[in-house]
Amino acid sequence: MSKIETQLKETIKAILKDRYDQDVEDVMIEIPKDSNNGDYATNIAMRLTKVLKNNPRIIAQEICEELNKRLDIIDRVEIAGPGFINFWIKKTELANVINTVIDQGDRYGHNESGKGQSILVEYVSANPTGILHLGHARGAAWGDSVCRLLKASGYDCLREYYINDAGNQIDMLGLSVQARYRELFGLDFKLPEDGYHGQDIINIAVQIKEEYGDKWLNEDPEKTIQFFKDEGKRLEMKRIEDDLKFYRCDFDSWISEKKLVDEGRIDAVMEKMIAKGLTYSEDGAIWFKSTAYGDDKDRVLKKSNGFYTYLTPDIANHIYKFERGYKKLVDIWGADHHGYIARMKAAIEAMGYPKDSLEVDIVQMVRLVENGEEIKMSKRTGNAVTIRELCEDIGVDAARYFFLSKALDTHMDFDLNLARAKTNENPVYYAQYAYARISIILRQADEVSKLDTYDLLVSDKETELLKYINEFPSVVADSALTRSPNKVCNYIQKLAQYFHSFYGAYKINDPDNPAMTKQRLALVMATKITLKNALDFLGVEAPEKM
RNA sequence: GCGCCCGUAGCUUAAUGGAUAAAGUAUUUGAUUCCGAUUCAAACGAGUGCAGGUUCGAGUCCUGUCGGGUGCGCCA
Repeated sequence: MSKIETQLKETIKAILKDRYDQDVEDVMIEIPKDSNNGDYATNIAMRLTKVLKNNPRIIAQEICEELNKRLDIIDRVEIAGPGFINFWIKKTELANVINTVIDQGDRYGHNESGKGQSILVEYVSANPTGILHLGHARGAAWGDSVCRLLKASGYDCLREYYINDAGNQIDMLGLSVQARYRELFGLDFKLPEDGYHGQDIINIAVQIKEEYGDKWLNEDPEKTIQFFKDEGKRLEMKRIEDDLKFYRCDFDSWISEKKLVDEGRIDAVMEKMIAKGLTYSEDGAIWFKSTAYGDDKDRVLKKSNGFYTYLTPDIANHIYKFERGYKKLVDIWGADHHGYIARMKAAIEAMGYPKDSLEVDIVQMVRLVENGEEIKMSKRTGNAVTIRELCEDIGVDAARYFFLSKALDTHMDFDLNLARAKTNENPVYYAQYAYARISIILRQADEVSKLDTYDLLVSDKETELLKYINEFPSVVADSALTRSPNKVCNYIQKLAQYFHSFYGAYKINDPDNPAMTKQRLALVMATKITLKNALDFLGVEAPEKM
């Protein structure tokens, strides 16, 4: 929250307490869409009509009188419409944000709104049996950006990747790699029916051949299969990590299913569920009574063949998060997993944790569109389009920005032509261009520094820009709270627009007016810092030159 | 059949239950020849799929309905 907003909020809270003995949790301060309605506004008088049993305009009037007495940053206050209170801030107060921004530098925008709250965010978590493709790209960028925002807002946030490296699919992986390995030597090979057929499996086989030659060929396939499983897993994970790094996604923690197995956590959870009477046996399998906790069917935990289903280790995975002290869990899952939410929440509740401590954000479908037509498969490989292919085509910046600019739950058409475009139609370039332009201006200036006063920055264009820069910490806090990086994209577009508008209206480096030049340059510097930080929350670069 | 997501200017999207539903893009017009552009200003353009309801106030909440998408394994 900006300093000005904080002051407004705190003062109003104090007034409500003193005058009406009301404790109001959150006084809403907004920047009106129409600047005729003030620099800031609040609807608090309307919200209090019921409690105070009075006309909102009268309440507003009383609050205004007090405000005038108590707050000297206010230029004037007006009551408008049904009872809005509109504030105009003294221009000099507004401009003080410039020095705040310059002082805080790359920490401007950071805030304490999440202080003391711990939150574990699990995202991507793709199986180590294939390449990261388009479906993962949206969730990866989103999860990464959400965590950047959470951390900047003071949350204790852990970014976690859950690796499904045990179970049936790893057996299939081992068999697939082994088959491809034999193929390289011209031997008989048989890909399992449910095996993996991707290029990545062939690449792994080639790597094994290069490193070990025919070492794993002659022995009994039954004996060597464990090697192919382990090596397959290792190389698949390495490639996934490389792809994620290339895509600028970092994780703090990688949790392995196999490790959960080895530490006995899965058996332990199973036993606990049985002990709590949450299960029953039927047809030789063990079922979880999830319908008792809001699911629409009961679910199998242990199959009649003695193996666990996918669900059981994943319950253990979630319980382990709680056991490490995280009170709030966020999962970012693909749309195809939405049916899975009810059973996981059921498990969490059944195990004695609050149901709402898990929130699942669903990544809706993405369609790639080029020249108005949907692209289903990569032209080059004939398979699903991978993250790497996409980024090599349009760049990491554009890929991330596009995914982040739309709310997660909207079905998204990803327009490749637009993402490639080096024109202002492309929002990424519009934003980056603004940054490059600012950089040029500052390079050409003699000296840019903080000033004691900004009394000349009083035009509409300057006020607009100042107000908006001032707003940044609130935007970051709100984006973190609602886990909505798309709000940061909106902010960036608008900030760039305000800057361009200001730039268009005035000559900034003006030798005939050195006093004005100095003040404006400081404003440009503050804009630069804010824009850079905003782009950074998205993992998008801010180029000095383009 | 059951569940989930989405329906807002031609298009892509905004809008903590608040003020005349906001931007970009496209289209039209004008400015700038400049601190390098890919910049700026303006016009035109929707009453939020449809029908009810709650509220001082609904794109937002509730009910129903239509359309599009997606999911409903002892797969993971």
